[in-house]
Amino acid sequence: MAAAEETDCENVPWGEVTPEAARKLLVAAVEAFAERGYHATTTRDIAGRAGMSPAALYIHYKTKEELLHRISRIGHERALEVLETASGRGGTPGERLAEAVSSFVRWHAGRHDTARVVQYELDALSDEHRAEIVALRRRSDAVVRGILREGVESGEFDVPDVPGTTLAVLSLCIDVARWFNVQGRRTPEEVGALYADLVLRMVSARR
Amino acid sequence: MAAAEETDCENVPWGEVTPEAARKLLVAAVEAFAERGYHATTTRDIAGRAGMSPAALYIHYKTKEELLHRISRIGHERALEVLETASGRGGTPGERLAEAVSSFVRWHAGRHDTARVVQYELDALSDEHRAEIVALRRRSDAVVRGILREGVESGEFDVPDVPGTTLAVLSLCIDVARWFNVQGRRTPEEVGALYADLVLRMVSARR
DNA sequence: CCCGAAGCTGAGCAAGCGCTTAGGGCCTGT
DNA sequence: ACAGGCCCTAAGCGCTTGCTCAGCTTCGGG
Repeated sequence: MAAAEETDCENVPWGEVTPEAARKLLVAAVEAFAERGYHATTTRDIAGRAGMSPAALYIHYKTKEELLHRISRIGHERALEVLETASGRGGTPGERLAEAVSSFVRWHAGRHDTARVVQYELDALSDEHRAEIVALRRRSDAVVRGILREGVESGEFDVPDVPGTTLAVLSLCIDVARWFNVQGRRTPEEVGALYADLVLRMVSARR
Repeated sequence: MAAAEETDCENVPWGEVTPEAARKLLVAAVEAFAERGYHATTTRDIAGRAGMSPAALYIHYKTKEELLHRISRIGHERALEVLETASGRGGTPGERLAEAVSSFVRWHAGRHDTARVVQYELDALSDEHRAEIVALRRRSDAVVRGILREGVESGEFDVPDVPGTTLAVLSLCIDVARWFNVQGRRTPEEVGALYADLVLRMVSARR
């Protein structure tokens, strides 16, 4: 009984944001930022989508920029978590890379509204907030670079330029958030599988 | 003598924009839009960068959105021109794909300020203007898809999903505009060569 | 039964926005 | 010499923006 009233922090999107009014505002902001962009979205629009008055926003968030920062930080943490979990599941470097790419892409496609805000609105953050986010992004980079390096050492991969290829792989995955459309023909799972195959071809040593 | 006073439309960036004041304003707008984004840029900022008063903008452009449209249209035309020229140079599908990718990437890296505006500010256009631009983008898509199809037919490529791979190749190239940095270690030429190699690996049939 | 904290709203402020207008130099054709 | 068009500026209009604040309601603890 009591458990049913609690928010399921693990499975519900943005479950970690409380109280409920703060979460409703944040979800509304993600929607609006993804649709129009941060600078084109007004605080009145966000409050309106959440069914509240403009003033309500400032009870839960100090500024509009703090809202973006909360979204960006939680989003980056989730994306990084997805990537690290996938890369830690064991197997050959090839298997780990395929798992990492397909799940990272699934996240960017399935949660493309969040991903769009997270990946394309970094410039709107304050200097300190942006620095914090950039640190998280470096960890994503390290995960992919690590897998590539291991594959090269074992001879399974042939990658002349590991940092450059890391950049390309992450860039490919991230840009899914830009073009992915729910009305489109592909499901997040299909795009994930396609991209995992393409990336494996990019790095595999010729037989 | 007379020729020296004319603007070199072929070789100078934005040479086709006249008179000079209109070009100066447009160049300033590209700078500002690339740096801060369309919505975060004010008409006063654009005019200031061009060394003119805010009102001067409205002698040459009806609205701020028309300025973005001019930039977007010319930019897309130039990018498409680069892609079509490269793909038309002849050779095997592999050679044409390598040429297309490396020159398209060189454009996105070398002119990354323009490319950033062109690729990431589409949402700010009016419906009619956006429709015009989308038509140009479909032609880019057709160029890459055509090369892939030819390579598959000749047996040089092994591409199970031609539309999906076309999307991935273009996405990879376009996203260069987001991350490329002049202060970074790589030149546009280096990134172009790296990406051409990666894309060839993605589509080539195993020997 | 009352008290204070917490959550929310209606009204509105100061600042900045896109854009307009009146007016003045300057170049060109007659 | 001078009329007429072209560029440009100073000033500012009407509106929207992010954000604030006084006051109302709700609710758990003593």
